[in-house]
Amino acid sequence: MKISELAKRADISAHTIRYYEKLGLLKPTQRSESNYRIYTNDDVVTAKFIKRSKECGFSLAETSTLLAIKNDKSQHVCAEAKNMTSSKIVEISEQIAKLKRMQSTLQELEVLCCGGQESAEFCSIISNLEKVV
Amino acid sequence: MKISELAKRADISAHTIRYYEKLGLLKPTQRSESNYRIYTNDDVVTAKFIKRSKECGFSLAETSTLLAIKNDKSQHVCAEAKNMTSSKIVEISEQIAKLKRMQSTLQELEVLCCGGQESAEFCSIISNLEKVV
DNA sequence: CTTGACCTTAGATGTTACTCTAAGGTTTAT
DNA sequence: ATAAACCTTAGAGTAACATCTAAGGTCAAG
Ligand SMILES: [Zn+2]
Ligand SMILES: [Zn+2]
Ligand SMILES: [Zn+2]
Ligand SMILES: [Zn+2]
Repeated sequence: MKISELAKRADISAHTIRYYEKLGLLKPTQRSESNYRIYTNDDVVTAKFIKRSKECGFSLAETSTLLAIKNDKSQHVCAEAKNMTSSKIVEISEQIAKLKRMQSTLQELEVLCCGGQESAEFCSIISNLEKVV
Repeated sequence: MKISELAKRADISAHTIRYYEKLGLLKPTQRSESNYRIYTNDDVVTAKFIKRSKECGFSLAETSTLLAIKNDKSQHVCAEAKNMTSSKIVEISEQIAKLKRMQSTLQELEVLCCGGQESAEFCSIISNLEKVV
């Protein structure tokens, strides 16, 4: 199949597929006589693999590492995949914790402000941000 | 005070302070004869304002809007500050929700994998990512 | 009077992940 | 045969947020 077919099946834009190729993540199996990229069903699997990996929060660089495992399983061990997964869980937990801190700070600010059409002269959101700690 | 003193007091690098100036967030009150940036205590307040705003999750562009309110309170109303705060809370909630989805997917993958030194041939993390949905 | 710390500028570089453009070649259907 | 749809490339642009570099000027202390 050509790139637009792969794009449709994997739900990734053709642009992005070419970009992934440039990064070495997804090379078409062959080229047609007219130099068009020709993909196989295996490439669809790989494209979806990349998409799912991204949905799990792995960067393209990390996804590349996961792809290397997928593409040569016998040369890799479970520990590699599990370590990456565990690290990512920790990383995401930290991001969630940080966002929750932001959220509660913002909520504290939000309740203090009347939100009306009066001058911001005494707005508690602004004065709280201004406050020297 | 000169830039490094402000940098120390606000805990922002001098580089970053110059960058903020380029963006129009923090202009030094005056320049010395030798063209050095000279800051006042008010500038320290502003610098810390920027830092706190960032810590709340506001982008530099949004921080710029907040600064405009802070710097001319009488020309702005509480509603502006409160709307920004409420929107940011929503935005952060969405980010948290997304990260939680990732986290639970990753946790499902994690428990299935033995994590041992055996070949990744049957690694459930890899095969799950590979699985055509 | 020199050494080292500090200051200046414009602009290049880095990260992540695309997204788009221009200028052109190919395929397919009517 | 010709128009629409599709393909190619290199490279530029975007967003967000810095971080660093080069090449040079200034200041305070010993
Ligand atoms: Zn109010
Ligand atoms: Zn208010
Ligand atoms: Zn295993
Ligand atoms: Zn495994």
